[in-house]
Amino acid sequence: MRGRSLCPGVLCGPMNKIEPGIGISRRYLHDEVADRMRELIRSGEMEPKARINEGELTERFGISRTPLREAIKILATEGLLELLPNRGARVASISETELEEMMEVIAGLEATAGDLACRTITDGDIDAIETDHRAMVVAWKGGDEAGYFSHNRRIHEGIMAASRNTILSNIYESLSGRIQRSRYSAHQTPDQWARAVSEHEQMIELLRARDGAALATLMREHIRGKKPVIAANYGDAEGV
Amino acid sequence: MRGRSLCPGVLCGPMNKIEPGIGISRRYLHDEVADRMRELIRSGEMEPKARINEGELTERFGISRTPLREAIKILATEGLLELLPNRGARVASISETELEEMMEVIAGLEATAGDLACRTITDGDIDAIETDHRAMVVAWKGGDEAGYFSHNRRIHEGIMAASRNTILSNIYESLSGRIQRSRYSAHQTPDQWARAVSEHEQMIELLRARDGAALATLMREHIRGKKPVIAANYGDAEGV
DNA sequence: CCCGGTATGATTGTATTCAAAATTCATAGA
DNA sequence: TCTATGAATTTTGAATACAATCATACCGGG
Repeated sequence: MRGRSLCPGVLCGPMNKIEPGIGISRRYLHDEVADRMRELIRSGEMEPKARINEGELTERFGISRTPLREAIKILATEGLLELLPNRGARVASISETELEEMMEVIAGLEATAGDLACRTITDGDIDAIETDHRAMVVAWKGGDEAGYFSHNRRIHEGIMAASRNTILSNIYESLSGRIQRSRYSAHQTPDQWARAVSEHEQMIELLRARDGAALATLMREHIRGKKPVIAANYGDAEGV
Repeated sequence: MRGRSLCPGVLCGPMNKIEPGIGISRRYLHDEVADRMRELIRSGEMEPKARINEGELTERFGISRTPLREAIKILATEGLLELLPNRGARVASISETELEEMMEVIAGLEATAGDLACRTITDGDIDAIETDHRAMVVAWKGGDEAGYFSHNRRIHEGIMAASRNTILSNIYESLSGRIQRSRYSAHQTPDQWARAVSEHEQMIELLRARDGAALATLMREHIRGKKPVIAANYGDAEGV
């Protein structure tokens, strides 16, 4: 599911209009536009600091300025765009300190997820996480970086999902969406990796023990440990 | 006065920072409208489930539909409004389970704040918190409920501020803004109160010890302990 | 009397228009 | 040649116009 607004209640709705070929899409135009713009930003097609040209985008999307501008306001509220009075908007850039702040918040959200997950997670869920962990180790040893990131991500998302807290998940998704490019493409040194693997194993143990408080503390430290890695990568990837 | 738009959604980029020199605050109309609508919602003038009538509000604010609709999209992204396809919007109502989820997230955010605060908080800051704590106890003993809530709130906000993490603070502000009416008007039983006071004192101790991990755990439990109180009050205050 | 169908008005979603601010480009002056 | 000034063009912020959808009232039938 894509990054959507965090409001639990807002949904994009019951779609009831039948369109000729396919499905029933009763989405808002501005929502569709917001999704496409998020994708453009995430993919890097629209780079940080890049100005938004309304005329260009309306032509590209084949819509008028009204829904586009509504989408811009939404993305600005989400933090993906910055509004420049009388000069439109631009893709938000993240400063070093903002990135660090975001990492701490993400660490806190994951800690919360771990704590909550211990309440309702099933042994089967934990097994699935452990399976991903093993696959992650295999991928790393085999030099399969894409596989490594994929499994690592699944582990964290699995714990987040196990928290069974949609508000938490939405905030997490939105926040991590802003740094995803950095987060899942960072290179780790062997000892950073060894530490991460060890922490993952402790996480699984604490999940099995259903020790929420300890897991929360561990997860905070775990994410915190990744901070320097991501920060270093960020400098390379995004520049300033 | 809460003149800022908070982006709760997640994130908050400074939406509308006006830095250049003088205080020429040339705000967006939609921002101004969003602020006024937030106030209407918070004050209860617009109650949960109440439909938004664009015509009525455009007349009330003396603006056209365009900026109003942009403001509506913003508030929907923040979770304060729900969008109803082809039927406009209404003030969001919070279900019991949503309230519980939000309390857990808030607990996590406050735990994170406590953890971070231990890094940079000064003895003077801690003294200020302790002063508020004592004043809170006095207010409670004197039956001054408003004073009690005011000081309690200042304690929590003081720790949040001491985290020196604006992203964390913005998310916290936005989320707690959605339940404020419930949170700071709840009645506690004597033993609930005794526990809260005791926890506050432990919090101050842990702050002085700069023990972030322990403080995080305690704060999570502290907020969690307030959950039933707030939940009970919510049922009374908001109905369903 | 109650129920379902239809028509009318109201409200929303989107497009277009208007005016002000900003950017661009060329030119004049040092 | 370089800088600074200013008009023309572009782009934005807001208002208005148009079309589709929804809600309600009315009417006829059972």
